[in-house]
Amino acid sequence: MSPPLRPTRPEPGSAPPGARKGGTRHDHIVEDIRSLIVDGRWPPGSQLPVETELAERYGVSRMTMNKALGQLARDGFLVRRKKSGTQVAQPRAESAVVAIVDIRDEVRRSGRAYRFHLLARRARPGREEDALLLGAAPGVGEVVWLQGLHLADDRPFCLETRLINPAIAEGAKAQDFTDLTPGGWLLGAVPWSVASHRVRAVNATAAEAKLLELAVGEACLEIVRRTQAAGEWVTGVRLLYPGSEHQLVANFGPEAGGGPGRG
Amino acid sequence: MSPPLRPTRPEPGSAPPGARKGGTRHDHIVEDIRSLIVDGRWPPGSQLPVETELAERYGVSRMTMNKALGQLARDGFLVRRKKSGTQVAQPRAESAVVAIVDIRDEVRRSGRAYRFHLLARRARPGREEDALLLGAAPGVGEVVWLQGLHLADDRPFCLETRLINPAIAEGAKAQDFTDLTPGGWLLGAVPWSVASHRVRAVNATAAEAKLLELAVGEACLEIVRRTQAAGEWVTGVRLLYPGSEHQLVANFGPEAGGGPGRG
DNA sequence: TAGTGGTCTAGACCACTCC
DNA sequence: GAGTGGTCTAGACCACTAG
Repeated sequence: MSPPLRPTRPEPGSAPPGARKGGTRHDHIVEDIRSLIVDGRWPPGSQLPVETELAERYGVSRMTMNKALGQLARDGFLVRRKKSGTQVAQPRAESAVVAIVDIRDEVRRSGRAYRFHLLARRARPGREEDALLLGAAPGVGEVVWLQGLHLADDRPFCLETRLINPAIAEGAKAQDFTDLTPGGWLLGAVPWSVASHRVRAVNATAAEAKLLELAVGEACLEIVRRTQAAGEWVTGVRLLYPGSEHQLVANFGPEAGGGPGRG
Repeated sequence: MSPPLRPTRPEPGSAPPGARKGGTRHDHIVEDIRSLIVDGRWPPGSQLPVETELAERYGVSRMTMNKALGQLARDGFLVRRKKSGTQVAQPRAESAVVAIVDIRDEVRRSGRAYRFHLLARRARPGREEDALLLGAAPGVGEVVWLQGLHLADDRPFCLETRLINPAIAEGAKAQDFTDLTPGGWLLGAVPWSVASHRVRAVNATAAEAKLLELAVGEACLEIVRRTQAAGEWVTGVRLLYPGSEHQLVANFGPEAGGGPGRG
């Protein structure tokens, strides 16, 4: 049942109106159409019937059909244009998104015991060089600088270097971070925030290698996160993972911004 | 106008029914509520009015309000539970997503000239070691192996090593890949596919360093992508970027799967 | 200019869950 | 048991755009 290269009006899969099991109607429609596309029965460029006709075939209202098609379009499976209608999208497998997850969660999910060990902490005036971590000058006033090690089964897992704005995050100077990581503590200490992330590969310096128990120069994954709340910088953090230890993974994503797994 | 720690019923921002400029109604509502949350006027844990009341205040139907609140919940700003209602979520700034983008697009967006240079190509039987790239044994039969360099302004930008399943991707043996990259060619050659991605940091080997014009051992970002279509492996590719050259970036994301930037 | 998707509405029923 | 969000409908108008 392979359609021609650019067929008009492919048939939907079996879609008996009331014979579905769980979930919502538009979810079932999304699943049905997605499988038609991924299985190759609806090749890229195929023209779909108009909303009203699909709604009739699936036995739903046009709004429900619209919701399903809209989601498939957001997920990158369909391209919708007024007047010309809906087509199966050209795949864009070259792009994807990978998730940066919470360190504690990650360690625990791997079945190992998590611990954070604070190495040093200082309250000091902001410096020029702090801009490397914050992306902008820290401004006048004091900053809290700290460094600590995330451990998995008491082996080094990630080296954290962090600056905190004590004007926003009260109590950073007093917190001892034995039970709570700086990141976890900040989540509860500041109301809401936006963050930017950067991922690079770097060679471990001598000092970093010693702390992470690596050879000098070994490749590490570096994640720098800068967090702002209400227009003010809140924290800047650099996470350094041994390259052999850590990896970011993404399972599928037709386009950046959310794959069919629906986030 | 800072609400107490756990206020009940915060007031929505100014929301004159017809005084908006562009975009849809639910988009405006989403924007309005998001700014209330990000600005800290609605702190985490705040209880929102029920849908019907919010709909009335914004002058829209309940379905429109539901769409807006649903989107905010998907984006991680709100938590919705039946009976207990809608609350401002606790921020989870520790997680985010970063985008892997098409190499050609990336080079061009940086204002440099893009070129692909095919270094070698062989058609040969599948081997045990191919499983490293494919994640599974290639099975019986021939595979197409190739290696090439992505260039930005004729400087090495990324080293690509790839296996292609010729049974699925017909013509891989004939294609010369001078104008078209293997990835770009495959996008048009196979109907639809799913891919998994893995990002690591590795030290450049002597051979890799020479090709990328790096010092031996320099840290590189490695992206491995495995692509399947209709249950069969299509291609496995390893992309090696000099760590100094490349970085993945993400601007914000309260939760994995799509930030407020909406993909 | 006609066809298509995009959005909105008013009302309805249902499922879940806290009390 | 009652309150809340989740979903669906039938109909309507609008905006965009290909022909």
